[in-house]
Amino acid sequence: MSGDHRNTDFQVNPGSKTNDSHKHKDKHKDKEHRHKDHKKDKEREKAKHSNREGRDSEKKQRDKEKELKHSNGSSDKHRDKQKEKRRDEKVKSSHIDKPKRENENGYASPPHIKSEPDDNGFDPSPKHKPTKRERDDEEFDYKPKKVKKEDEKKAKKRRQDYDDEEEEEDIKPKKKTKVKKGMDGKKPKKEEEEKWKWWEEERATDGSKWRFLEHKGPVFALPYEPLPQHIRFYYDGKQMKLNPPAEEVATFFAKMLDHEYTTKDIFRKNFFKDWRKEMTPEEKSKISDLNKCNFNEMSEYFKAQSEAKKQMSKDEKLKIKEENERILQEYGFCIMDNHKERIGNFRIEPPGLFRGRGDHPKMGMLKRRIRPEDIIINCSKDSKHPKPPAGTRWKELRHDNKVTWLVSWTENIQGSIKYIMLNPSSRIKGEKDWQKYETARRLKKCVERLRAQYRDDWKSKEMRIRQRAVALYFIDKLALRAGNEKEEGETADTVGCCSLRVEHINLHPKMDDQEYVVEFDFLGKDSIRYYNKIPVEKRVFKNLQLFLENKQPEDDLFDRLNTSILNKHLQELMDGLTAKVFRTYNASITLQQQLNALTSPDDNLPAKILSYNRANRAVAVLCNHQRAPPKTFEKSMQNLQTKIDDKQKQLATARKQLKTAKADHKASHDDKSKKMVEMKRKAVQRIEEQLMKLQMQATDREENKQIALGTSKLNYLDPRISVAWCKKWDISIEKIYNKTQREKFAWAIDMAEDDFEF
DNA sequence: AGCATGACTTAGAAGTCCATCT
DNA sequence: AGATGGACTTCTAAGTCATGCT
Repeated sequence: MSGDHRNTDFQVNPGSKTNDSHKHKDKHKDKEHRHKDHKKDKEREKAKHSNREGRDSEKKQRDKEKELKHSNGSSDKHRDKQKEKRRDEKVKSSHIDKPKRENENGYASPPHIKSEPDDNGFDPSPKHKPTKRERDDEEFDYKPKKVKKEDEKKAKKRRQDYDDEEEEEDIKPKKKTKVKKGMDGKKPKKEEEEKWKWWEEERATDGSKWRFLEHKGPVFALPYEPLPQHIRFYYDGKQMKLNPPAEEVATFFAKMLDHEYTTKDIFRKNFFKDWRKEMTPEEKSKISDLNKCNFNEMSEYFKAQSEAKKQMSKDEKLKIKEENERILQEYGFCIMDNHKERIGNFRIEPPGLFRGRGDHPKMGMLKRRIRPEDIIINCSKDSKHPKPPAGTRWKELRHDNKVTWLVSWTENIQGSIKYIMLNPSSRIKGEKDWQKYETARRLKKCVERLRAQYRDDWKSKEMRIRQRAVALYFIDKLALRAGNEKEEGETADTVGCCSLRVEHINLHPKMDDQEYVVEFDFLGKDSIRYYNKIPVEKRVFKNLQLFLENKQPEDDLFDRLNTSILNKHLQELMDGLTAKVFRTYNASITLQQQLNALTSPDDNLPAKILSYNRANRAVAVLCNHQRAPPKTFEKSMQNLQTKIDDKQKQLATARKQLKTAKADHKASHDDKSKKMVEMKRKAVQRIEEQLMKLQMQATDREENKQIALGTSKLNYLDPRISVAWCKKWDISIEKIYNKTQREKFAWAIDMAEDDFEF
């Protein structure tokens, strides 16, 4: 996989793309296309079941095709009804052979008091009757080969259950458990009790996420400080003093003056509308045109402020740092089930102007200030409850241990809920992350079966099944996202697999030397463009042509499919399977394969690292993780090239000197000249290495120009693959993961051995 | 039974820090 | 010592997906 196919175009300039034409096509009232007779469907369904085993002959196939096509012509009112009915049917039938889900997520054993290590920590045997979804608990088939003092046969049994392969049990002394705590300086507290290994403990099986939770509540944004008198605002050339509320909102705009956002019509319109709401009647009557507003003094003032901040003395900077540290210590941690855990985002989002991505209809709107009265606190009943700031009160205090958040509030732009949750290094996030990769590994075990199945479904008599099968093929092959439907007009117009529209693909029966090429061009999450041309199998191609019949560009490609239908189907195929598991699976398996393919044992460290990055890059390309090329890219590339050139000159010189030395030695044969030769030889070697390292760096950087590796590394690649790779090649983990990443993946670093296989 | 909503994961950009070079 | 630029951290938007409600 060479990533060749990806176009490198970037985030579409919001506003520049002409995609307005189809906004809001009403997908339900779309004119004719597609309809199938319900009865027919039923019959076919029956027929299908009865002769499922009989291989379709080519002819049958062709007939089916015709039939399908034929049925497309009827009215769509019908179609929608049919769709609904079909959905019903589907739901009904979906109960037939649902895999049993077993145990829950409850705490089988209390995690407090550092318990003895339990190797995989997930007891497959339900201790209580299952309630709702519980899959996955059992899938942690991690087999600790070297765990400290193994005991429990329970663990062993469990291992047996889930791990058909190897059964080794060498009891190795537990390795590096304790983490230097004196080392991180601060934190005299001796808790942190040498890094809690939650992954060696059992998980809850009752759906509760914790049993005890105590925290200090959120940190609110600083109150607004009015501008000094000499910073003025001008309207239509005349100075005008704004009242604090309007002034504050004006400063939000002023601070963004250098940003492209402020040049966009929608942004300006939304901002102005919301700004006016903050104005007094007098202000409102005067200020009627944003173009007549002059925020320059404010803008200059803020620039000066940040400049001044940079120029602060060391002492002052230190003081600020200390104060931040104090706040972090006070609010940045919570106690969850006897362990002190780091909170992810303990600061409430400050007010400001909404910065949506891509062509967002709400960009520029005012994100209002969050007050204690907006806040819901979640904690244990028996904990010390966080106190609201003096004279205020929380909106609500609740004690819900079925959720993981500590604080929440409703945001005013989309009306969605925002949360304060724990850091990725926390048990609660780590367990989930681990579980995610285990689900992906289960998919690995049955993916070939599923592939065979969807290929087969390409021939189905039912349109909805074919659509489902083709969509799944895209999700699998191209790592597309599921593609939920979105409320129109509320967000940027972006799509995923199920929400692809006719206008997003182009079919090329022949293209260059390839057949059946599908060209994708659409905006995905975060309005990142996905552009790709790929050859597909003939059957897929024919199906796509069928799906496109009688449709307008703005119609849904998969009009009989949505994420809910798809996921329900997947759930039936494998417990816990959803569309996004394919992304995780394909990303991780790609990393593993690429590492195997690219790492040569003889390579030196930089070369190995380059291989790793290339493997990582292959995944990033697959997942379409892009970034805007850094503004300083060209320049930094040039700098690097200069360094390389210099190094090359240096090398030439060194070589020349070596040659001279050799000649000298040949002539004199004395000890001194021999030493000289050695010295020069070493010098050459050293410089060669340095040069190579620089060249690797350059290659790496160039290839990385607009590819973002971080997202896949953090969210899609089973960390145990990387850990194993490091161990196998004796590369220190620090070369691959920085400190934060090591904290997040502590579980993997601790448990994966060099022979881990995804 | 469809839809809205809540909870949680994934995402790129912006902001900050810090090492290295000049 | 100050500037520079890249690495790391923070921020918060934008997805996914299951659920609970009507």
